[in-house]
Amino acid sequence: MSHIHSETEKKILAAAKEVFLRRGKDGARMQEIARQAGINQALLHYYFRNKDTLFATVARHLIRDFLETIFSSQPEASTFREFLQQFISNYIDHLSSNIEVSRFILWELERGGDVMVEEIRALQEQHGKEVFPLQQRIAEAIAQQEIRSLEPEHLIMSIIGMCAYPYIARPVVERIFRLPDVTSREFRDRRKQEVFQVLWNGIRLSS
Amino acid sequence: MSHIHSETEKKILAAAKEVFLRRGKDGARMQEIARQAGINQALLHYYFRNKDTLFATVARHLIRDFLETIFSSQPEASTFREFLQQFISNYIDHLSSNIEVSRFILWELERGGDVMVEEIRALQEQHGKEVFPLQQRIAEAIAQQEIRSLEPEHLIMSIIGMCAYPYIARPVVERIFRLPDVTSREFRDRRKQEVFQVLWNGIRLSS
DNA sequence: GTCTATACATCGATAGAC
DNA sequence: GTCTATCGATGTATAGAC
Repeated sequence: MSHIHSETEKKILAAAKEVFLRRGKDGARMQEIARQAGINQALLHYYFRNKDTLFATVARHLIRDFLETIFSSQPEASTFREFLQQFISNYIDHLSSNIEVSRFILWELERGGDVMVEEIRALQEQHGKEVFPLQQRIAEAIAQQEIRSLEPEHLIMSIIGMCAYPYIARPVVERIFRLPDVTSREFRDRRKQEVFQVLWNGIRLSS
Repeated sequence: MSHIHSETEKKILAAAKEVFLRRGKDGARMQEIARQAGINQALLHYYFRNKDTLFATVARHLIRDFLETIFSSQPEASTFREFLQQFISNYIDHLSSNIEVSRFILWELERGGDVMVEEIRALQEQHGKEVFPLQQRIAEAIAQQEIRSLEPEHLIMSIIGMCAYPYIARPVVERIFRLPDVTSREFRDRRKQEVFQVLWNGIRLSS
């Protein structure tokens, strides 16, 4: 847990991050990481005993950054309606401009999601709760009768699923549906609108 | 495109399917496939020139079966409301009892989704349309004013995203949200209900 | 700390006998 | 068609000099 990082160590971590993001754990080559860092393979093993420890370090950082960006700092909105709209917008924009990170997280989930789970737990403790801010906000909205009663976890799954799907199934979306590039402004705006409209009408009190 | 399959060829294909589903293309070992088929590695290469062709054959079959089950044979329902409910139920049940196939499709999408796209196109031609049955059904529902006007593609993304998310992010769902096993009857029923409720209220005419 | 050289393991693919 | 034996490529990790 030492935070003393030499220059070389930093260069290695930056290079490893790039390569692991592009190729995944198995696809990444220690040789490529070394070259990208401007050093040789032996030095890589001098700083990080082996590929596993290097990967673990990088994965931890990547996932922590992602979680903090999305789930920790929340939009300051007065109503839940506004909050939801902003959350969707932020989330889609973040996925769109960090496609490699989304893919990386998918890989991590397929691997069992251990790092993901640990980092979420750390985030929860950091906030002193059993839940993280988004969960909290939904519970409050229900209590204050801004939305109908539901399990916050299911709503979270719905939000994330709807937002993330186009970036997971990008080839199908762009080539079968003939929709514009999923990272384009045009697509994002259209998607944000549709997700919000469905969700908001789907959860608000029908009164 | 020959359909003459010897016994050995069938054994190989069955073994390859199992191993590729469990390990993915890169994770699979030709040796393991051979052992599982009760033959040796050389014979594998006698029937299928190399790993690529063997994988391509297996992937094509797997994805075709999946697509046909989900998107080809559609529930016979009179109203769109009922149709939607049944589609969600079928889709979640199918994902749930074929988790390995879901994971395999994710791998395929990460690889670029070429096989997926080709098989969807084949399915479309087979139905003589530019669209497949689900798309068609949504368009009709809009025309008949059963639901509000929207782009069918976006609704499809929403349905699939909401249904598939728990099976993609299974580790997070089960270990963070403390929800029951996503394949359990209990979870599936709850999820089906929530997805349908959000979607139906989200798309029906507010009249 | 940093390098070159190399050991060691894994795996896909092929040669050649039967 | 089916086998045993082995090649050759690739990739992680380490030995040892500086």
